[in-house]
Amino acid sequence: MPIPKLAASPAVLGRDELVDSLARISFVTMGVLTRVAAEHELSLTQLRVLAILRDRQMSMGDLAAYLGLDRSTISGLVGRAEERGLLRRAPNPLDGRGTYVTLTQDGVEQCAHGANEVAESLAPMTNALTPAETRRLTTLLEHMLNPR
Amino acid sequence: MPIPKLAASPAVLGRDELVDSLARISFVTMGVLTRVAAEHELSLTQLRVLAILRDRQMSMGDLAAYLGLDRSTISGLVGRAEERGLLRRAPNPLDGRGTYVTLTQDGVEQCAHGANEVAESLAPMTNALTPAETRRLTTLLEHMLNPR
DNA sequence: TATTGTTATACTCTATAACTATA
DNA sequence: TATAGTTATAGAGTATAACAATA
Repeated sequence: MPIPKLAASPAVLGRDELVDSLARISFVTMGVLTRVAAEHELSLTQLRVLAILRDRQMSMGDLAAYLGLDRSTISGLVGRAEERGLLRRAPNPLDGRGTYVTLTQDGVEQCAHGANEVAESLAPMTNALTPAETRRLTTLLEHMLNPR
Repeated sequence: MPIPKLAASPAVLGRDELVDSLARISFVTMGVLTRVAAEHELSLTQLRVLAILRDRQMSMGDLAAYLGLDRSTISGLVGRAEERGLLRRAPNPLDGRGTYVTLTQDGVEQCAHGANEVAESLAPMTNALTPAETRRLTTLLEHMLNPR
């Protein structure tokens, strides 16, 4: 499945070409994430919710801020996931208004399976690199993700 | 806005860490694309449709295959974009069943503006790299996108 | 008064199924 | 019969507005 270019054809490899490559690789990656999620009957956003909760507990409001979504949207997402037994809500004992969301055991397992499937689905792409290239690419991506 | 990890903490930079970095950079990039699209009152999918049509003409069915969506979904997307004057439908003179979709002048301009805004929004990230790093990263990403 | 969360409402995206028109 | 596209329908994601409960 070819990915559309956002920029013109590359004469030199400058910032525009990087943005173009980033956009294309992102569509591929998000496509894989969306497909894996769908195979677990999850939306991409629900997958993100589960991934976020994998190593922490969060309030509804924190989840909303984290994902850049309205709290009312989180209510729906969490409600549907809770009905399916992937996570549960618990009251915040320190604040009667607050609610904490945590993964259930089933949710934890689905996360683990999903992560494996994502890695396998991306393997045709990631295997195109040598171990040295893999390290270099990861370092460069992390450099962008954590600019200083 | 921090991005959730899908993999465990990195001891070495192997394939799992690359997948994790890819997922996180993709969420950032897609977030930017979604926000820029929203500022033009477009969905991410509509932005993709416009980007695809930027340098080619396509039938409804081709668009569906390209985006991995059902043709009925494309009918709705194209219909709404057509109402807004961003693209137009024209019959295929060689096949009475076929329909070609092309950008209008307005659609072309929105695409150009959008591409600039995306590049600007990603600048805080892409500017973290030196020109040499930018070239290396782009080359590595393209290597993955076009495996041999 | 301000904050946390939910509910009601409306719109878009999406797929499935049924349909029309053309090949 | 098969293919291109549309329409009707239904479910999920999303935001806005109004609301209840708590601080």
